[in-house]
Amino acid sequence: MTPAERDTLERLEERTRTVRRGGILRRSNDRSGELFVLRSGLMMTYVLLGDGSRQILRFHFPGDMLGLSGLVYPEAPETICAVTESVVCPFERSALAQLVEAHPRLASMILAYGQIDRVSLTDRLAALGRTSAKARVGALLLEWRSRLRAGDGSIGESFSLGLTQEEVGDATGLTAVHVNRMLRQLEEEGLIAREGQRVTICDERALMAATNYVDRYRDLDLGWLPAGR
Amino acid sequence: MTPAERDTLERLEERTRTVRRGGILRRSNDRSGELFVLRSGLMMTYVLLGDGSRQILRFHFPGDMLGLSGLVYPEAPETICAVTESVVCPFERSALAQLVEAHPRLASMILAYGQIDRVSLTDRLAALGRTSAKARVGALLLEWRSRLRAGDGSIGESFSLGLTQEEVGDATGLTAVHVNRMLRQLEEEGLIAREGQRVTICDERALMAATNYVDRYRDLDLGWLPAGR
DNA sequence: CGTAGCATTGAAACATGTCAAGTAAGGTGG
DNA sequence: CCACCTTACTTGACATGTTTCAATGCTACG
Repeated sequence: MTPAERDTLERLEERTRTVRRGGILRRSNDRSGELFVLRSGLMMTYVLLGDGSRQILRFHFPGDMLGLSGLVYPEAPETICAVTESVVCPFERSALAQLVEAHPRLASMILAYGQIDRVSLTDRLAALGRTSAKARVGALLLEWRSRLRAGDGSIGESFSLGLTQEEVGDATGLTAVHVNRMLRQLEEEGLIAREGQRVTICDERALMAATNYVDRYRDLDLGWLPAGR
Repeated sequence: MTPAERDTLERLEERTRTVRRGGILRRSNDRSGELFVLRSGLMMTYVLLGDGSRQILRFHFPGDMLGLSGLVYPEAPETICAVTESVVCPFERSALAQLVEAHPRLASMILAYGQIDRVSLTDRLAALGRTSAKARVGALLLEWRSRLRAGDGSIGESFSLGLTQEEVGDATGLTAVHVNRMLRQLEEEGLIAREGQRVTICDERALMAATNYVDRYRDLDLGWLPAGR
């Protein structure tokens, strides 16, 4: 990355804001056009439906860009909320416009990043539409491990899932009760082990085969990017 | 739009390729990095799962940009297929890189377009995760009407749904049999009327209330875009 | 006129949701 | 340090929505 590019990115992260556990960064129908970079912590995006049920759309890990939907919608379509205490760096849409003008390669990277996000969403769509409850829960576990590992290479087969079973259910389109049963089944089949918040992937091959999980953050090809400025 | 911008877009659409009904433009795991603009016809993107079931991820209408996932993945994660005979304009990833370098405003528009796409996907995700079969089928009908109308303002309450019930099922995460029953129910409740391929929305208010459908192509805010070049 | 794909319908099986009760763990005020 | 309270987890019995399987009818097309 060129010095100018690095400088531009750093300027996006000049200000910071802390959101405490459970705190809401942006509520659905809010009129804020701000965007954010997640610096630390874990967050999620969800929607509430008319009947009060919730669908969690995405989990966000450090480095993710949040609130991109503010680029098009004057009213936020989704709620962004902190799963654990988090620090975000807010910036204005106009700052993004400047970035796109000055740094085509960064703009292309953001465009590419959006595609990863989009393909991950389609994976989850296919999971909700066409796979069993057990497969969905298993896929969520694999996704969490792989994303946590991206931020901390020392993570092995075992990690702490900082979610309640109700949250797992809202992400996978299941009830908390059924999530509980599926976790138990995965455990009885020897695919995972549990101990409080901690989950261990015991048989990765079998779990991946049972869930069709694909890690979309691997095997990227960014060879087409323009030169840096 | 500036003359230079218009010219750049036209150059993307220099070549054309015709895909006949049912033809496949790009198969999952293909290594092609081409992108496309859909000029005419209707297409869809889907994935096939290990057990042979299919999840339709998106329907594409004229003007849509296809195959953006090729920007990051050397192997296509999805299959793109023609619902009706279609004409697409293929172009290279490098052409997009040039566009981003030369025309920041167009780049920003593509970025913004990606957000519409992404939010539509999350709407469908919430529908699959948290709404009933009837609501999902109803939402699909509303979506089709609104997208067809965007291309042809003369379309009113009645339109031709060029999909088999199996395709509707693969898009909504249901079986063809159940789609049939849901259509019948919607009809019996007076929300829609059917006549062969033709569907009429009889009670739009009630249908929208029953489905939580939101038209994501309306009420956009692109005020932040940089100036054209 | 035959055939192939699609739509329709019924009955039964299955997966997941709902409700209810009980347990374990953690935080807080006395 | 304890008693309490809240929140999350666990489990069972039952209800419901959706799938599966199978049979039939319809329509278009060669």
